[in-house]
Amino acid sequence: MVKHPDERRLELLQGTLDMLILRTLQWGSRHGHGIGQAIRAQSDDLLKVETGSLYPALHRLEKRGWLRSEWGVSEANQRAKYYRLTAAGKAQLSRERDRWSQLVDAIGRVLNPAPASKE
Amino acid sequence: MVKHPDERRLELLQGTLDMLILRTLQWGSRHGHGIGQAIRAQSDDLLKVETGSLYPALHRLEKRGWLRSEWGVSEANQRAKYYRLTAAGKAQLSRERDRWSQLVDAIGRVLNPAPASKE
DNA sequence: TCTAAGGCCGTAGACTGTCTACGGCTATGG
DNA sequence: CCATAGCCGTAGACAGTCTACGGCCTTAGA
Repeated sequence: MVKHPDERRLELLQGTLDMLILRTLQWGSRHGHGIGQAIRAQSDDLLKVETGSLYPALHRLEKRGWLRSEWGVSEANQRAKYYRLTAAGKAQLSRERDRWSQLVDAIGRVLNPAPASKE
Repeated sequence: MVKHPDERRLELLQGTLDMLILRTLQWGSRHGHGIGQAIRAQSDDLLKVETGSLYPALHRLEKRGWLRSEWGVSEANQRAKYYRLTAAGKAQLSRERDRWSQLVDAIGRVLNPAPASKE
């Protein structure tokens, strides 16, 4: 089950993080730390990605060929690993978006079934 | 990551099944098998609940006090365990619905950020 | 010059909830 | 009598998240 450690912060649903990372990189290349912050910022602070989820996710995405990485230097003059989307990553993102909207739709039908009668 | 074993059937996202079960029981008392079928039917066959997910979920929901069960006899004249929502279960359902819509909203903001500039 | 704070990467291990793959019992229909 | 279907259940694999560490480097300030 999902817990609410903070009452305000949402835990991620298993499988959604990859999609969020991929999506974030569509804005442009970013280093890991920055990806986490971008997700948090874009979601108005609702989604918080822990480093113990983020880095393993980045590694598996790269291993699967959705991402490619490169060491560089951050704006803060720190060593940082920059990630960018590969073509396969873009395709994957679109599959995941599809699946996500189907899922939201399907669950929506159970939560709020088609009208007809007004329960 | 989430796999697509069938290309058409969606696997559940961890944590959503409990909400679906709770919601289904709002329609009225049902036995386990029937709950699975109801979810599948309500989602137009998109969501399929495996028995290895369903029964453990039912057990933990009951253990947490969201559900109460009672043995009975099904329409097919079979021994069946009927579940119904407790008051605590209703409250829990409403929390989970809340969380779900917040999550969908938060993820939506990342997927389709507020306008202003045109991407 | 040293220290504290913050930026950045990373891993280990616990945990949770899903799935696949079994097994079992009872009623009904051919 | 046997096959099928309805119904309940468990064991074990698996995947992805979390908490809780640890480490290195840079910059700012005492």
